Amino acid sequence: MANAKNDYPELLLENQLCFPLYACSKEIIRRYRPFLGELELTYTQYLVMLVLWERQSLSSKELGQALYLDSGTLTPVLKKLEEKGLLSRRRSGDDERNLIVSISEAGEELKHRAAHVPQSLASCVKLDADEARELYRLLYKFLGSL
Amino acid sequence: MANAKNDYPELLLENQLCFPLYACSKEIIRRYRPFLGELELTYTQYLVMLVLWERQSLSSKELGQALYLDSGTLTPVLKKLEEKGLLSRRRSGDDERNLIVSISEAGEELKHRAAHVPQSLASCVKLDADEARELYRLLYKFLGSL
DNA sequence: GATAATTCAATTGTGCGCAATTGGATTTTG
DNA sequence: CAAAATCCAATTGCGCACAATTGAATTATC
Repeated sequence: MANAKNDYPELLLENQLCFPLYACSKEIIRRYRPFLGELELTYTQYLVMLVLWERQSLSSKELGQALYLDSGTLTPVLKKLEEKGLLSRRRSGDDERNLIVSISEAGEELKHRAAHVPQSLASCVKLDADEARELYRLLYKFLGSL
Repeated sequence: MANAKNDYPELLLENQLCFPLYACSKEIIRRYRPFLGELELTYTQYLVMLVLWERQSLSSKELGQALYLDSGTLTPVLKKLEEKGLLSRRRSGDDERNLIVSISEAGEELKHRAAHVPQSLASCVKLDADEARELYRLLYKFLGSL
């Protein structure tokens, strides 16, 4: 039998760029879990709140574009956040197809309790500032190129 | 009301390192889908096969360590790959707790059909070789630091 | 060598993530 | 303006991903 290590080197796990992306993404989300647990948010719910803390009100479609999520994922997440009282959902008057998502008072309050999360996470990561910036730049370049 | 853009700049989506990681990971997996669909593999199943093409036989635990996956995820994936005839599952004689996963003939055959996948994917990505290498290095450094 | 602690895969339950479809609203076209 | 095409959220179905638990096998401790 041919040496399995060498017949298709491009198929070695260590030669994939996708795998460390996938693994890093999962591991970083795992690190968020304890901090987000205190806020009773999942990671996806946290991403939605990040957008709402910034924009206050926007359509479901815009939210999906910002987060790379489709309605199949967003619809149940938004319903759950509405049940928690963190946002409201209503149809647009201009165009009944559009769902307008707006942050609530309780949602705004939560922002203060979430303010420490990014710093808490940063302390888990052992990249210096230059490397973090370069990683950030390359990830966005990569994302833009896809 | 305070300017929502400025009261907690660390909570801006664009200031998160986690988000482009999460988005890149999902987008790259999306790009794999059509190619893996031809092989009737999901992305997770593909990762398992990458390891088996390299190692031929290893325990479920070792597989989980290589891919950062636990038994709750791996057990059903391995059963499905066994149903497809791509691998076999048996208990270790040494230690009945361990499940030994071994690639089958059909699994080895599939490797030839998968050989073009990495190149097909690379052509979707508009990073030059130096940048891809640097991204790879930073991701593994990041992963190691977590 | 009995018992306690540990190590496994498997199971259960929850929450995405997404392709595909549905059905209502709106826009485009003839 | 009526029919067709498009656009939207919602739904459905499937496959992870993972925390927590279970139960069997093994190892460590007394």
